[in-house]
Amino acid sequence: MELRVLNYFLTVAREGGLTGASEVLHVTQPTMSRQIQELEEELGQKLFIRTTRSMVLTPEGMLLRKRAEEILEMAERTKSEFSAMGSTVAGDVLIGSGETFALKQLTDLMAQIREEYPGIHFQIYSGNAEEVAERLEKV
Amino acid sequence: MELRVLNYFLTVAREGGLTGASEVLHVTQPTMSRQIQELEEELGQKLFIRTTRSMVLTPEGMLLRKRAEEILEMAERTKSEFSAMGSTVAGDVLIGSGETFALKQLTDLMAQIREEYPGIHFQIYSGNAEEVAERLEKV
DNA sequence: TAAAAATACTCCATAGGTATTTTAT
DNA sequence: ATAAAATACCTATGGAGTATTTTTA
Repeated sequence: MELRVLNYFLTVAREGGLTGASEVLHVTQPTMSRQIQELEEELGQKLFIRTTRSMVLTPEGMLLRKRAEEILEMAERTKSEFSAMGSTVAGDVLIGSGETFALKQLTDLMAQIREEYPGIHFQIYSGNAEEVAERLEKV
Repeated sequence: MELRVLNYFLTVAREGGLTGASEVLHVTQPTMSRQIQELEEELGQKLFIRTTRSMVLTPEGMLLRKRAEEILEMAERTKSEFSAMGSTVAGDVLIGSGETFALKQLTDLMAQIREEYPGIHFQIYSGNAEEVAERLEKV
């Protein structure tokens, strides 16, 4: 069961037939036919009752329609979130460090992160643990 | 973005690396590597920070983990629903019909439905509209 | 130097297409 | 007679595998 096929299924349900759905999604009618058949086989249920004029959902098909709508909507929202955030990440990173923190490890980590995310801005405060804790809390 | 790849992604996140994840899912390490790279490309975001010892999620990766968990869980539940219902459909269908309803159409439809779902049981009440409505309401 | 990720290819499964047949109105 | 689904067959994209190289702790 893949998102692509669930979308085929929903489109057939909406359009009421393979031909209409295949036009909407720009795939051929036999491709849709096979994918729907394979989906029915995978789920062990007939999803549509076929007449030569149209395809109407069975009760099981109606159940799948609800589920598929939920799943695809969530997937679409996720893709939107990612396309909305663009391809850059920016922000402030505040790092507090006591004497005991290994400075080399820290700078290496920063270099690594900056390589991935040039938009990140670092601020480092050094001192004893109490001083550091206090400065971090002010932010 | 397909369910298969989202599952790859979650497994890499859980196992902390490609090698472990590929063993869990019985695919090879280079296959996982490519699929994750393509997912990152599709979403326009680095999802993991790679060290040679492990792969840890970026903030964007953490977001996708939440979403992917929701999506896959919903898909799994859906598949479970269908496998639980087995491959038979049974039930009672009660049809009320006034004189004017075309009997041939009705019996044709029943034959068609029974062909798909042998477990369905039909009951037909005939009479005037009021009588039919009353009997249907009793059920 | 060891353990893991990335690359470079090769292969094949299957998604997708074209042509045709079947079916029911 | 027509409009739609199904079937048969072919093509090709990309998912997956094998072998190897690169990287860094």
